[in-house]
Amino acid sequence: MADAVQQLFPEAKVTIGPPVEDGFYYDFDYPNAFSVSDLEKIEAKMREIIVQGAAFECREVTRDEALATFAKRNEPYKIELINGLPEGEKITMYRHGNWEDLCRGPHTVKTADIKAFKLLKVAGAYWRGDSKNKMLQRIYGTAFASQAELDAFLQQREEAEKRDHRKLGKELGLIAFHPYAPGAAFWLPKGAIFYHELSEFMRSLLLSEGGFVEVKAPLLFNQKLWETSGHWQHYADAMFRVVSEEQNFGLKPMNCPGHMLLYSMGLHSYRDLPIRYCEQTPLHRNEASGTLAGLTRVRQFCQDDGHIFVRPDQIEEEVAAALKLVAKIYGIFDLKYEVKLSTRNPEKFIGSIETWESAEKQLAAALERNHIEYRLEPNEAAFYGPKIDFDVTDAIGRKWQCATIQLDYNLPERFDLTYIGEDSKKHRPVVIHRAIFGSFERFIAMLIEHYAGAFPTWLAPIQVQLLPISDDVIDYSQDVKAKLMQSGIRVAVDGRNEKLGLKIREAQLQKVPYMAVIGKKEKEAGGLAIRSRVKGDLGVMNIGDFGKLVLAENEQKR
RNA sequence: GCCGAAGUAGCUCAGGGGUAGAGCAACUGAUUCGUAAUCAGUAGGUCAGGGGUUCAAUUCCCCUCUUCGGCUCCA
Repeated sequence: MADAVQQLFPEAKVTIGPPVEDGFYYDFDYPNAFSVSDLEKIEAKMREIIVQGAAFECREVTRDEALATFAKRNEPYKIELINGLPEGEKITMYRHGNWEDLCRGPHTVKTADIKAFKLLKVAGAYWRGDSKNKMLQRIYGTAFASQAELDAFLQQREEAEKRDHRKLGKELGLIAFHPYAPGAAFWLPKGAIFYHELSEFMRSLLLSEGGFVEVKAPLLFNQKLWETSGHWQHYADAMFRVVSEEQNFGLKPMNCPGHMLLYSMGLHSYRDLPIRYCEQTPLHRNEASGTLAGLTRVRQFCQDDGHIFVRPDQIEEEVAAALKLVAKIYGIFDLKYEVKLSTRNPEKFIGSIETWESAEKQLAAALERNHIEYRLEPNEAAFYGPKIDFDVTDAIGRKWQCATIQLDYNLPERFDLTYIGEDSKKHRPVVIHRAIFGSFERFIAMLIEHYAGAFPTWLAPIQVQLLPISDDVIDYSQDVKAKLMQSGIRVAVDGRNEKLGLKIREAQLQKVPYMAVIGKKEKEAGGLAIRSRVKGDLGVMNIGDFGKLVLAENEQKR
């Protein structure tokens, strides 16, 4: 591709072009952005090159040879790359026809081996991934061993786009956005039901089995709190600030500092630990405008947040319990995830290196003892401590952090938190930050895409849609609705003067789990003709039996 | 925030320097119907907002806002 680009746009400077998960990209320094029609020209040129069928030849060169080659071609980025290679590293060049590139390889044997490819999109990307550097033009593409495989890939992408939570969220009447509130969702009546079900599910679980107590801290805090926690120094720009009577306040971007204050306001015995606070209140982060995306990256959100204050000897057990809870909850939704252990960023941390290393070791140990596969992510920790993150992949293949478990020795220090030990002296607790869903907003986005909008009964905004066939059974339908509602089922009547086929079609498109057709026969028999979203016509059932069936699914989270 | 693309009726989209169109939805009427779309009629728009060029701008240019795809960031 780079060969084709330079043939068509001789001014374009080559930089790097690695393979990625679904294909490849190449970054060019070129004064203008490439347009869609440029991509077509580049593709055409690439086909010409492929048809020529030149072999890819690899040769090893010395550092000086490599430098001289790219100096002659006036390719400063390649020279910078070569100079950045460690001493003694093998330098290889790949040639096809008259064009040669610095590359680690390997390549296919010859250009003609490339059977099917497509350039997908252009985007800006910073040189060496640093926003202080120049912005380059990146071209993304993909390639397959056959046209059929490429077609299948493109087809699959189209299918995936249909599950996009932004599209389904609108179609199913769950969420809306308005330009007056960028990055903050409106939860429409149906979306609010979904949200509330999840929220209640988590609350009751944490309060019953989880050993948590629920608290509600203020949303707005004096700047002094954020200075104490360290957030002001690290994230002042990303906080929404409010001035009142010459005092600076900040809307809370997270719950931990509030919970630290709450803990610090009382006296705690070693016998009381662990103390587990949970809270679901709104958080605000002033995310950069260009990063906002549907429900996955928002400015206002709410976490199923929790902070556990423990003695050092209780860390392992509490982390293990959190790991088990994540596995249990994600199992209920059948959601797949990847686990990462993020360790200290030498350029962004508070506290001593010793405590960091100890914290990192304890998290790794907890993962290993629970036989959880994970990937190490150096430098990715929060500034106050290392963390275990759980990434979920969205419909179009992007990964989003959802659950998180973070170990923190630093905030207890900064807030001078203590508990009274057996020796009646003051000791420092450790804090475990943890969220299972992460943010409700993002988790719901993942669920919408995971289920493609066809939610299990317990989450479906409307669980049963009653479909009266004619006006003379509407009264009976209302009676049925009242009965089902009384038993706690979310039920609606489609009383419009429309044909049954249309009502069924619309209920299906809205992905309502159960439809109940009501005509004269049902009215006389006192029953319902049940139709399942998935299985179709289930025949006539009596109201009580059907109600039990739905309630059982509610109970079993199905 | 940076690079790029986009914004036309509630929704999905067409159009294009001479004052805007379809389908669905809505409304009205007819139809009372048995497992994925009944028929007819009516109404609906500062063409995202602001400025400029022009006799004339929704169309061309500039700015702003929002959204989308990436990049950076993500407590």
